[in-house]
Amino acid sequence: MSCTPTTQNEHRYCASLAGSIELKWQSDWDAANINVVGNPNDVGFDLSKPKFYCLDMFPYPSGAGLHVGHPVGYIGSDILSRFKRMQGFNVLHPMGWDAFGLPAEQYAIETGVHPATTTRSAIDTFREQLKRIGFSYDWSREFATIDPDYYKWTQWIWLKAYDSWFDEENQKAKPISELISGLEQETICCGDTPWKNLSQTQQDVFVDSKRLAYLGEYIVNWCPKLGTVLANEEVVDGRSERGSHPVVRRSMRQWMFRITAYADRLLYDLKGLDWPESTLRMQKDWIGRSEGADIDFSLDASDEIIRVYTTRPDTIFGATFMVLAPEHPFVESIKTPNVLTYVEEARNRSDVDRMADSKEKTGVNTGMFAINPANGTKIPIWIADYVLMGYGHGAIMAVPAHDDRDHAFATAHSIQIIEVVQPQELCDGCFSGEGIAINSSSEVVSIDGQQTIDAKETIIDWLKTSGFGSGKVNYRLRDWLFSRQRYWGEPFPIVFDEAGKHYPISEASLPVELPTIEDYTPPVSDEPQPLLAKAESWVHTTAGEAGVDPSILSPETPVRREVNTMPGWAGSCWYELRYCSPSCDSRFVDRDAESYWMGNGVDMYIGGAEHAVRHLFYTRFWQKMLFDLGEVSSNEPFKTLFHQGLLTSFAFQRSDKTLVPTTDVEEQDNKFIEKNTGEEVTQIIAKMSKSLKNVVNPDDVIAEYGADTLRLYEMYMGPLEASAPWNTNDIVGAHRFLQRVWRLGIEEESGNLRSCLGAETNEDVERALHKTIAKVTGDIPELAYNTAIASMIEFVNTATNEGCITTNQLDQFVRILSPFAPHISQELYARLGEEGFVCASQWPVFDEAMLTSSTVELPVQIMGKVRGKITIPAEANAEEIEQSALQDERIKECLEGLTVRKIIVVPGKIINIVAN
RNA sequence: GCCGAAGUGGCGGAAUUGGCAGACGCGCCGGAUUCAAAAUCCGGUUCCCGUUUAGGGAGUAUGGGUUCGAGUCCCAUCUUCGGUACCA
Repeated sequence: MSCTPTTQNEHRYCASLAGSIELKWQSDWDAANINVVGNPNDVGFDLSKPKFYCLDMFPYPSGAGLHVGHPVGYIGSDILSRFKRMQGFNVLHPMGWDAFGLPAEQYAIETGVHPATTTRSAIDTFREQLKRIGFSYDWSREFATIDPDYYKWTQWIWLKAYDSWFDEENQKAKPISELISGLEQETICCGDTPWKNLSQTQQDVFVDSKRLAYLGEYIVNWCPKLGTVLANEEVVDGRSERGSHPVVRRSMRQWMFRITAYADRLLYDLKGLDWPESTLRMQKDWIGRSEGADIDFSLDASDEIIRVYTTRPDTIFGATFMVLAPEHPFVESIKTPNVLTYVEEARNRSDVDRMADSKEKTGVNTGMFAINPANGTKIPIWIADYVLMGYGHGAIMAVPAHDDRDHAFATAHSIQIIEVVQPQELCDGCFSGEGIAINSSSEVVSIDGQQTIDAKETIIDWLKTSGFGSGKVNYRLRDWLFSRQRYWGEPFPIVFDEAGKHYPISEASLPVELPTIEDYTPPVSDEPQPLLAKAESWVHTTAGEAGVDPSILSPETPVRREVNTMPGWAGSCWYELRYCSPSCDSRFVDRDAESYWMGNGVDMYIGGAEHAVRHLFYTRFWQKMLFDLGEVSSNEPFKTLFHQGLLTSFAFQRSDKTLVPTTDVEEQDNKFIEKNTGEEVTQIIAKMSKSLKNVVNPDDVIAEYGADTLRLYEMYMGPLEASAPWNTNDIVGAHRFLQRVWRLGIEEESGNLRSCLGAETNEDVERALHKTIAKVTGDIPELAYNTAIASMIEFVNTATNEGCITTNQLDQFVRILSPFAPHISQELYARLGEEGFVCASQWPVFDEAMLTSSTVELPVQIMGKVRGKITIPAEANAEEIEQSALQDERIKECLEGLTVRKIIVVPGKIINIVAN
């Protein structure tokens, strides 16, 4: 419970006092622009200071407003930012809004209210709530991804990608113009026909096929209910991640990003990043690099060749059949009824079904045979949907003895199994590990007796010399599907002529703004119908009207605008750059500002682990693209990354699993009872969400305790990276601590400074202060805020018990407290007579000598159990310590009748006597 | 299935390179203050045995191991939470 001041303690630190202190200083800070940091070319900007770019993952402002889980990471980054400022850094600490997205559009569908209206009002709510917590953001840099000034440059970057290709040889993106001149000068080859012999159309097709942002015909995840395609990662168990609607696979022409070109660099550059190990692992897995071989199998009845990819070329002698994906091009040529039926079925099977019976391996025998190049054996060719067209070549050599899936398939369809790898140790079931090759020799190649690693090499060498194949590196990563059939996203700056050829909008005509439409209902249809197509007068225009460069297309030409929009990820792929110079209108980011702040990437990036793969991966990709094109100075956007833990909350279920609002539950005798019914309910720990009825609003907490208490409590719950359940009862501990801090300086009766502040320095308090400064100074850069706070509590307890603290001691203490609880610290700082702002003051230094004392107490163990303690001078040597321990009365007693065998002395730590 | 993280009092959690397990907070118990309550302050609080004290024993998911000494290192097992899913 929060306190209410009475006449005796009118000036106690209670919610009302906290509130008035907080609002006063927030407005003073704003008025003084205390958190506005300039840029290198600004007057008065001190370039001699080191820079620190501390960034939060910006939020999607939902209509429900903030809950107490949102600020966890923001408080963490705010403490670090304040600390760095006090240590003399120029700190860039901005905030903005990731504001395009489905919820606002869904709301528009239901109510007809324009998404911009709901989004803007949600942003206002979020901003107000954040400001009330007292964050030190430089709000002058705020922007939202829906601002035309911002998405203009999102479109511009996309056009950059459209106008670039990836030079494999140099592993680097370059402008399309360099590709064309290379082709013209024949330094770059475009296939069998020379460039100059190609028709204009053929040349265009070739160039288009090289663009980093390209139009591709792909099998995509189409969600009829949402009326849009989804990226693979937006599909969970064959259903849409959002809303859980069925997803079907179909072929569509969509804008893609050639992210696979960067697979190697995205993988290799992970090495230099200071990121959580688990996130690095996930990024690696996402790329899924594997080494193996491409092997060409000829067919016994035709001249066709089928290429497969395998990571185990050493098992080629065990390949007893071949499997093609139903979508494999060769399958089209097979017209037998059972194949046609199976392929048709496979196509219609939704991903939901495929997932559901993934254990059962279906397939059909084509009746055709391929020839195993290693031993000339004829092996049957099957078609099965467990082989995916999107990976490798959509065809595999099946080795049932050493691959679980092939084994399951062979068992189900009675296909021969031949063991060709002997395990080092006995094992049961299908063995897919490494071992020694057996049954693997023929006239052309033999690997019997070789270890797997050598056998692979032998086979690859043989493949190369015999022309049957070669070593190959493959990736799990696919190109990034970048089109969505949504309204509330960035429009693509591109138009099509009547023949379907695409033309970019010129930079001068950006942004391509979203048109307003009457009705946001997506056409529910099996045929994809982007919502923007409804804005007919916008869609059908002329090249001149749309802003196509007249030198590539004459202005009167009728054109059709792209009606897809970019996915929600787009705006967050480069926002860290825009913060450097958010109002720059000549460029997406000012060059000097970018190279100063982003020179070696963001110094601390804090956000949830739920973005460990996608957002971070996409942003890294955009950064590398821009880096290659000379637009930015850093190859990686985020040097250091930190994931704050999930704030969970208790929720309560009735026996029928229905949920009870947290507020309707009370605890009685260690049981949880629903107040209205008296029924017992079970407590579960879950994410805070509206549906679980366990949301806690920070506004309520602030009203009851103040923002400083909220900040302190959230940081004190446990390590920042760990999940912990919100427990309203615990907040009072943080509040009491601040009350004691207040009482160190202020008389509760009068509100005056305490008279004892002028007293002499108490040595114990002074030592405790230095120890605390040392601890907090060390903990903040580690983001170990919970232990930093614990040490400050200890200090305040010490000072309170000693009864006295000096002005100077309190002044230093409020400085180290200020990153955590900026308002109360500021108030005390001012009352102590300091001018200006505590957040602009210097971070205190501690005296190393004050951390050690002249005597130490050492525990004495006998056989590993503590039996006594001795107090000795800190500088005592091992010999003296040993003697002192043996002479201790209590130790003597314990050693009676025992023979001392050995004494271990660890100076400053412990003494262990081995005796029996 | 695979990959990753984590299991410490009634609860959230502390514990440098192996060196006094349980810092700090919540809760609980007792006391002060109060007409009373709230708030605040002071003291106690891992469990078991010891009526009190002195003291003793057990104890960091489980079972083993290394070591003078293990929450920490090694092996095996269990549980929970994330991520991923036919990637050949």
